[in-house]
Amino acid sequence: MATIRDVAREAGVSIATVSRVFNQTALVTDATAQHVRTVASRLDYWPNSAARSLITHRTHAIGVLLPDLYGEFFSEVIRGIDMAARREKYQVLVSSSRANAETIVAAVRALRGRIDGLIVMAPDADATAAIGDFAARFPVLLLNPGATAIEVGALSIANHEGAYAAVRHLIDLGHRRIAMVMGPSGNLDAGERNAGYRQARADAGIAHLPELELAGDFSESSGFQAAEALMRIRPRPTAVFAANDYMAIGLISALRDADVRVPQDLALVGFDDIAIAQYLSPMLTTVRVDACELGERAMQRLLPFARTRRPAEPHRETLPTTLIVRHSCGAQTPANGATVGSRHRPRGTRHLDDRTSAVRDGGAPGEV
Amino acid sequence: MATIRDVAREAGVSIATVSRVFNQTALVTDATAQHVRTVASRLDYWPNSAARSLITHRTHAIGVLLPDLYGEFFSEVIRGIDMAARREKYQVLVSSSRANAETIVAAVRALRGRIDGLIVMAPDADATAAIGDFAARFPVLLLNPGATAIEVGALSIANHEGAYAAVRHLIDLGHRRIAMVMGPSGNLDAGERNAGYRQARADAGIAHLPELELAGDFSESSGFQAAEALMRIRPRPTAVFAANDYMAIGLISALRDADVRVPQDLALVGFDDIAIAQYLSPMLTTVRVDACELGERAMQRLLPFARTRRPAEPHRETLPTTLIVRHSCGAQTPANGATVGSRHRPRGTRHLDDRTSAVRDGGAPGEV
DNA sequence: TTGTAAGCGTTATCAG
DNA sequence: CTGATAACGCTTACAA
Repeated sequence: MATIRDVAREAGVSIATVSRVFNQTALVTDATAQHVRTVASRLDYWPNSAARSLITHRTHAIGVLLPDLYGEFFSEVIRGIDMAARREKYQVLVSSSRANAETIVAAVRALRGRIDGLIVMAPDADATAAIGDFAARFPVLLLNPGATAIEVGALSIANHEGAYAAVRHLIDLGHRRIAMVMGPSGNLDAGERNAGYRQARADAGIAHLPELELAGDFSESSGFQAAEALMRIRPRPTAVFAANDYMAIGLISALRDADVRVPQDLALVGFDDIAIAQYLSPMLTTVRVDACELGERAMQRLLPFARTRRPAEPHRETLPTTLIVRHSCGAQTPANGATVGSRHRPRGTRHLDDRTSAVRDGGAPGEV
Repeated sequence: MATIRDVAREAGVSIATVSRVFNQTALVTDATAQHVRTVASRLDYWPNSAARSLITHRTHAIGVLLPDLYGEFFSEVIRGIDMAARREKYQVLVSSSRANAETIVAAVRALRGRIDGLIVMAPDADATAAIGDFAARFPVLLLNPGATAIEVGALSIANHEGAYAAVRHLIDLGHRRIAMVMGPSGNLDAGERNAGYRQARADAGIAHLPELELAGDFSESSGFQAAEALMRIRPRPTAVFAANDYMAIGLISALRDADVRVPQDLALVGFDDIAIAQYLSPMLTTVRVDACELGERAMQRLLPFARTRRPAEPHRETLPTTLIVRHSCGAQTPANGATVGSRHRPRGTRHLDDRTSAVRDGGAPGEV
C-alpha cells in the first residue's frame, strides 16, 4: 500500500503538498494538484484513515446502537441512516445490545474513539438514562427516548398522536368497547401509544377499563395470544387497537381461526404501516411511521455536532404519523376497494402542525 | 481523554508496561499489572484505536456491503453478522451500494483501511466480478455469489435444491401445470431458484413452458401483478412457485381479490420463510432459509482470515434449506391444522447431506 | 505557493 | 520483567 511519502517522492513534491491536495485545504497550484492526483491514482494511493484520525480526532464514522430486537422497523431506520451517511461521506458502525443499561454502556465503550457521533435507539427507559451522562460530553442523538427528563438531542415519533387518531377513528365509527394490545412493558413507544389510547377514550367520555388492555410484546405470536384473551372478555370488545402491525397480523390470524370476522365482528387498527400491511386480508388500517425518514433525519440532526464533536443540543423533535384507513377498521368494505391500483403506497399528506393526519387508502372508486 | 502516557506517569511505570498490560502480551508482574489497571480505570483510560491500528495494521472491524434492496432477509443476515461480531469483539461497518460494479468498487474504496475483512452480499453477477481482484489481496467473503468462475471465499444458500424440493412437492401433490414467479433478472439467487424449478419439471418429465415463467422482482407488488398475468394463462396453472415470500404475499392478495382460492384453485409455495409466513391466510408453504445463521457463518468463515489479513481461501460452502409444509400448497387443509401451537417456528431437522429437508408445520393433530 | 519538522497515541524492538 | 526509543502515516504550524 502506497503512503503519502511514496506519492510525494514520485511526484517530486513534499508530503505536505500531497496532504494539501487531498484535503483541498490551503492554496495549491492547479498544475501541481493535478500532477499529484495523477501520481496518486497511479500508485493507487488513499490516505490512511487511522493516521488521519489520530491527528485530527475525527473518524468520519457514526455509531448506531440498536436494541437486539429486529424487524422491518429497525431495518428501515438503518436504511435511512445509511442513505444520509452515504450522502455525507460518513461511515456507519452498527452495534446491537440488549436494552439494559449495562450492555449499553459496554457497547458505547467499545465504540469509543471509533466514531464522531452516536445514534441510540433505546426503546427502554433505563437505557435512555444510561446514555445520559455520555451524551453530555459527546454528540449523541436518541431515537424515541420518551418524555424523560434528561437533556439530550432526541427524535421521536408522534406515538401519542398516532394512537389517539387510531382510537378516535374507531370511536367515530361508533365503537365504544375498544381493546388495546399493548407493547412490551418498559418500552417507551408502547407506553406513549397506550397513553394515546387512554386519552382518546377519556376525551370521548369512555371510562378506562384495565381489563381491555391486553399484554403483548410487539411479536406476531403475542398478538396471536392476545386474541385468545380478547375473545374471553365479556361483553366482547367490538374493536381493538394493536400497538404495532406485527401483533395485528397475529391477531388477524387467530381471529380467522376462531371465525371472528374482521372488521364485521371486530374492527382492528395497527401501528407502523409495515410494507405488507396492505396485502393482508383484510387490508390493515394502521398508523404510518416513516422509519426510513426517521433514520435520515436522525443523521441530519446529528452530523453538525459530529463534525465539531460537540455534544448535541438537547433539542427534541417529533416526526408526524399518518392514519392510513384501509379495511380492517370497517370504514371501507373490501368489496369496493379491492383494485390493483389501491396497492400503491401513497405517501400521504403530512401536516406538520397537527402531527397525525389521515389518508384513505384503496377506498374511493376511481382513486386508482 | 487520558493517554497511555498519563497512565504510565500516574502509575510510575513506563508506557511500554502499560501497553503490555492492555495487550496481555509479554510477562508482567501480577502486582504491576493490577496497579496499572487500577490507575487506568481511575483515569478512565482506554487505548486509542486509531493509534493502535496505525501501527498494528488491524482495525478490529469488518465491513458489510449490502445491496440497497432491504427487507427481512437482509436485516436477519446483519443480525447474524452482528451476533458473531460481538462474540469476537469485532465492530461491524455497514455500507450499502447499488448492485452495479461501479458503486461497489467505490464503496470498497471508502472502506479501505478501516476494516480487516469484508462481507459482500452481491446478488448480481457483475457485482461479483467487480469484487474479484480485490478479493485476491484482501479477506473477502461473498454471500450468494452464484456459480461464477472467480476464486473467492463464498457462502451460499441451497437455492437450487430448495426450489427443486418446493416444485417437486407440488408435483407429488399431482400438479403438472406449475407456474413460477421469477426474481429480478440478473439476481443470482433468483436464477438458481429458477434452475431448480426447471430441473424438477424436467426430472418429472414435464416439458419446459416459457410462458409459465412470470416476471417478478421480489417485491410484494410484483407478485400482485404476476397474479394477473397468471390468471390470463390458458389452460390455467394449478400451482405456482414464487421465488420469494414477499411475492407470494402479493399473489395471495391478488388471488383473493379475484376469488381464486388458495390452495383449492391454485396451490402456492414461496421461498425464505419470513416471520409472517405462518400468519398468512392460508399459512404459507415455503422454503426456509436461515438468514441469521448465514450471517453468523459468514463472520465465522471470514474472521480467521481477517485476523491475519490474508485473502480468504476460495472455498465455497452452501447452507441447507428446508421445505416447510403448511397450507398454501394444499398438502394440509386449514381445517385440521389451525391450532395455536402450530404457530411456533420449529427449526426443523437439518440434513447436511441432502441440502434440503422437509418439515411439516402445523398439520399433524397433537403435534402441538 | 511550497517545504520542514513536530507531533498524534500506540506497539515493537532492543537493551538492561 | 521493565524501560528507552524508533517507527506507523498523516496533518499542521511555521518558515521560506
